[in-house]
Amino acid sequence: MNFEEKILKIIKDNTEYKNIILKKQKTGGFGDYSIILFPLAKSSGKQIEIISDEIKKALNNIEEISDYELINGFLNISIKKDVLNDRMWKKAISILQIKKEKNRGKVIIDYSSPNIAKPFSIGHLRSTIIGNILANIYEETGFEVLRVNHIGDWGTQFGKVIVGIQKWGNLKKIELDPVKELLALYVKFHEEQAIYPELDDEAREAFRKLENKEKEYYELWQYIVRVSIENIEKTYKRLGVKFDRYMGESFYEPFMEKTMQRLVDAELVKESQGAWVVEFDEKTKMPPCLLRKKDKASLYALRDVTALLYRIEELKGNKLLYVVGNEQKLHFAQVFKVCEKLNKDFIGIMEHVGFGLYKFKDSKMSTRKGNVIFMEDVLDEACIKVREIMEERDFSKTELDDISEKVGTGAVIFNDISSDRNKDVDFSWDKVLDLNGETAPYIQYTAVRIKSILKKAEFNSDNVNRPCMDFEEYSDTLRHVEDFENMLERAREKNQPHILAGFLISLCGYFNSFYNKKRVLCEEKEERDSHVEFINVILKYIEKGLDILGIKIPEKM
RNA sequence: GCGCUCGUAGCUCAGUAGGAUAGAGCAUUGGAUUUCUAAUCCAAGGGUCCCAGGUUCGAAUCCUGGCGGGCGUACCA
Repeated sequence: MNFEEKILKIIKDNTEYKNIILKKQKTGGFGDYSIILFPLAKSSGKQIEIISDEIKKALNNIEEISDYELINGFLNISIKKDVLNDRMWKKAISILQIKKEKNRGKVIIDYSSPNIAKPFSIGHLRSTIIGNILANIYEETGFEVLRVNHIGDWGTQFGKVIVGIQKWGNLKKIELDPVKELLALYVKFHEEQAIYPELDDEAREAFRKLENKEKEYYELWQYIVRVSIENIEKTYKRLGVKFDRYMGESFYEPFMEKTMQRLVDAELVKESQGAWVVEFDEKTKMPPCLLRKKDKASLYALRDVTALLYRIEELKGNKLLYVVGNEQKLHFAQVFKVCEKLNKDFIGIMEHVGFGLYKFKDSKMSTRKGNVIFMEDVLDEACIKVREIMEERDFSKTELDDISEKVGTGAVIFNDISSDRNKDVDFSWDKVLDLNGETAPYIQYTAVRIKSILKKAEFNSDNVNRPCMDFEEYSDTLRHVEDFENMLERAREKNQPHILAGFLISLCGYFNSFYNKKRVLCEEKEERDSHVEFINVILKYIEKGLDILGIKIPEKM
């Protein structure tokens, strides 16, 4: 039984008040806990002062309590400093040491999911980053996680790409930069098609041959997919993004017919205006879900239903997350509803984790018609700008490489997840590359600073220990850090990485205040050892947090 | 039209289950370095929490109705 439960139980057993609201205080000034007395006054009809006295009397023999204070209808309770510190340190250190068991079920997270025949653009950045961080958070909070990349590797557009390669392509060029080269061929195809409409038939024919697995076509397709993935993975690596499996649309293709049959057998499918659809109750206010076009070609809803069933039935996912933009909210609501109609047990398993769009204000990166912003270019641009700033300082070439890469990518990642994912993000270079304030560089700088002090102190930072002394200056940090598990659990429940981002910013703020107030490596040995252990604990939390965010710490800054 | 979503300081955003004086960063102004990295810290100014009702002892937070922005709304994904 922890302290909160103990207080609640004693009050319950010894007074008439059964529904107590006990709040843990986050910052100092109003005690460590407070009980809100208004509701008790209301239900009992007694005066607040009297209730307060009754509660105090009941709690009289809890020796950990050092003080009571009745202000504005709140009974604030203070705990003895040493008891509080013991508890907070114990918690703070155990969080760093205990390895969580993965026994909370299997989560399958679908994120990034680029279309190979289309550019890997900035539009995929949010899904990639948010999905990866959520996967890390689920792992950290005790879930088994399967990270899947549902790549767009099938469909008529591949017929166009193949025709493009056959007519104008150069495999060497494609291998060097598949993303841009394939796009160029795709664009070229459309330009030529405007002049020679018969190209369309050629593309259709090419895709038909691909479907029939004709050797030449199938091998070319395999090649395109392979080099594209290899290229995209370079970007993933820079962002600290990982996947367990690439399962694209082509993977699910063989199962589509079976899915359709199941839906028909369950009497869910209707023919409407020539198309095959699933209709919903009037009260859902959802338009029907289209599965097949009138020409019988499948639509992406059918592909997503197929993939969903596979993830639950074959991959045994207990929870499925789809990290896809908010503009597809309706689509997923429909797909989920179709699956729920098929099997009621599926209700509540699937969740669409949406996010807002990027909005561009800078003219440089603005999306003019047909002007694609590649993900790779965004990262490069960020790294170049960081390098420009760093070049004024005294760093070696290798240090510059290290700093600009880590700070540049860190800045892009942090810009993406520093606020509520549902909101649109203003993408402005001024903001992304601001090195001050609530930014990734601020966090990285703080970590580097701590490391530098630890190095100077010749401190072996592999282990964490409780400092031998307690200082008042530690308490805000401790209180904050003690909440790490709660914070992460909240971030997981809401699928909100910005909760972790905010946690790290505050943590760094506490350290930097401390740094400016007290000298870490002071004369007095015991105090010095204490401070060193203290900042080492902070560093461990920053490292843990940045690791989840996929942000790396440079050697120097 | 209907559905979803957002609206908090000049700008960008936090605000945990409805609780005390609504908080940060940027920008502005002033201050801190013979000292562990000033990419830091301390301080000041700056608010009809879009508007109007309602529920409540108590509302930025919940409900209803407006207003404004974004997205979606049958054969693209």
